Amino acid sequence: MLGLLSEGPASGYDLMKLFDVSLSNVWPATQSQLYAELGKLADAGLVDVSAEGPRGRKEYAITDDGLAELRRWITDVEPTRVLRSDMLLRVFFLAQVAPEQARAYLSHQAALAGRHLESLKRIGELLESGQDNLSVYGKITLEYGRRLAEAQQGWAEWAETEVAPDR
Amino acid sequence: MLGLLSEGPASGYDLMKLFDVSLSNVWPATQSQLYAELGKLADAGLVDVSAEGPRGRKEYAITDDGLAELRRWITDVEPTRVLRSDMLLRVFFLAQVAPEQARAYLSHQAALAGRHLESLKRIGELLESGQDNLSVYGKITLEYGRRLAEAQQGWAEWAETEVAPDR
DNA sequence: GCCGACATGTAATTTGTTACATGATTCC
DNA sequence: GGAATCATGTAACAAATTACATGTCGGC
Repeated sequence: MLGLLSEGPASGYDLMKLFDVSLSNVWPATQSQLYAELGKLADAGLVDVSAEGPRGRKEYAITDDGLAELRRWITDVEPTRVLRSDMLLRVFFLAQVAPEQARAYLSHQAALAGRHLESLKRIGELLESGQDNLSVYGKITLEYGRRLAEAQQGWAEWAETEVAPDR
Repeated sequence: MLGLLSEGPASGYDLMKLFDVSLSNVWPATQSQLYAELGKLADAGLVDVSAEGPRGRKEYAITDDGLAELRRWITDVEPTRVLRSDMLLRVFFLAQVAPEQARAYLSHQAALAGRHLESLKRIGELLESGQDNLSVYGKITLEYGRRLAEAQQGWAEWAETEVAPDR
């Protein structure tokens, strides 16, 4: 929230849409969560209502405290680095199904990663032009996803060959 | 739980230790969660208490229903594929801090990924010998982590060069 | 006899998801 | 006038984390 608001004021509704197009792949959140969080941030004085519009629209702006907190969070708080993947969890127990099924599963994962990769590439092309802040770091973030998808695809293809080499 | 129990009976305490050494990097869970879950699985008839030991130890074994459910979950339930990374979230808003700080952040991430990579390689060497089920798919799972860490390291190093090329 | 590991659970809180509920504008 | 979109919120539930609470056994 603070990050998005640091680029300029926005309403909950605006933030929700921004989320869907930018952050949802990095940090999913729901609409309810978002409105609740805005309330808490306002209580804590990290954002405040900068304007009110039609339909009860409340436009929030980040405060100086909020900006300070955002910067503190970026630099001083250690990322938690937890991977949680139910896909991998399944792979770990793939011995429970027949080898053909295991290979099919991995091959399906490779295909999914491939499709994901293509879609990221397409998004990258759309982003190509911009030079603003969000787009510079947005591209870096996107590139992470691209490399990840690539690694995932390669891994799944390799893994398929590792499963029960038939004799 | 079902996956681990499919390899043989174990107590909550055993499962907890197994978790810590094998699954914690793929699907973190806490001790409380684990005991609660065992209770629910027992109620659902997917596991049952196969033996009782000293100190109130209850050894659980997977039932036929449990095994069927495990296989169903592996093959029929689509993985959810959500990435949630607070590290990447920070990168997205890295424009909020000075370029030197941004580069330092990325370089730190590269170093962390490098260290993680080394530790995974070491685990891989320890695993090298075994030929059992868990170790075959365990190796495949580990290789995923290895490739991921590699990709992450490469990305962070590349990203560092992308940040505000000084003029 | 005591320390460490074994062993199981509950309670409180936080976080996140799904579903519901409601209404105001704008544009055609 | 009606549809799509704008706009905010609450309630119920599910999932997960943290902290607490308690007791037993084996080995030295």
